[in-house]
Amino acid sequence: MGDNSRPVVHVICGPTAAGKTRAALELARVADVAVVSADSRQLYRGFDVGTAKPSPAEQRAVAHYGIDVLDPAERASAAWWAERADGWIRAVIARGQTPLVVGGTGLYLRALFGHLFEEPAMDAAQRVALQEELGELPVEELRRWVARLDPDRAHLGRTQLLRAIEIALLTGRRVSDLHRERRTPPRWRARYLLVDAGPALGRHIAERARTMFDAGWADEVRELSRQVSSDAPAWNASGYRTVRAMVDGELTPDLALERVVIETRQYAKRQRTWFRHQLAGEDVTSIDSAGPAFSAQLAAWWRGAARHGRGGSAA
RNA sequence: GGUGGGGUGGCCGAGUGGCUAAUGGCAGCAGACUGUAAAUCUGCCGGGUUAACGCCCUACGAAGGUUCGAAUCCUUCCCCCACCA
Repeated sequence: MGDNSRPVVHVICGPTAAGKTRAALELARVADVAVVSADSRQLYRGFDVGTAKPSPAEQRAVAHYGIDVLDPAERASAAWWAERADGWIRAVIARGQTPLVVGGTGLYLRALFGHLFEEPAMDAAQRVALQEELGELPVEELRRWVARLDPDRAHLGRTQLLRAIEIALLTGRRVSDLHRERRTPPRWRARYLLVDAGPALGRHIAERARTMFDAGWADEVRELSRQVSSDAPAWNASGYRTVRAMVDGELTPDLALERVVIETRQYAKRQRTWFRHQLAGEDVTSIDSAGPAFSAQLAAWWRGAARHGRGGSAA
């Protein structure tokens, strides 16, 4: 807390379809900023329409980092991303611009601005073997394992359970202990602008989904399904599997659109829960992106940034 | 007009006399979350009241009836679907 030695980085976050990109572009008109995308899906090349990537024109107008940097079959991770984002931020600052981190992937933001832990070395081959073995087991079974290996983590989801087992078996340590003992220091101080459209968000999501369908999402998916293995991580973007089912004729367009809207709304809800609780105690300014005062509030937030020393006059 | 099937909680859909405010799924609400995170999980979910146990009310198309007891059985009516006319 209160460590003023770390430089401040401005970040715009919030649920999907709330207007983060709009806010960033608006700021770019009055300040020399470059955007660092904190979005785990815009990382992937070729997944454009359904991830609402900034358009080529927008990317030309404002420098963007963190977009189209991975092959669909590659797997990202919060730690991997934070490492890169750190580099992008430094690069932006070195060029004399102000970095603006923009995105809704809460875990990535935490990895960059909060604490992570230094992962102990693990044998790659053993790891793969273990993952294959555990991959078959039902959650309840995994939960029983973790209840013994690392009880503090036994209430979590499948992904976390697998991680806990893997660390415990391969390093002989509990992740929950490692989190405490090997925690890494934060790299930057974040100053958050949380944008949310409030009650209007549901409508925005529905409109955005329709726009994506009209913009050729189905064609994109048809093409991708020819080139990208169906179990590639990139497909884990809400809506993509549904649109793929539609392209494969398993779902009518109407039903697919309906599903996509529902899935997106559910995702936005999870994001809200995350930001509401995980950002508690941080420097957060909330604004209503659907309200009439949006631009004024955005500008006021940015003006407040001056007091913090505008963007990484690095320490 | 005839014959057969069916009408269940916001939706889908089990349930054929008590263990049923009613399995399950969906949607919704709340929550968790440190190397897969647009992922992965957990809880709640007719109304009222209660910290909770509980209690009260309403509910299985409608109205009657049988029964100690009915979403489940009987009668009539309404509506839907299929087939035959």
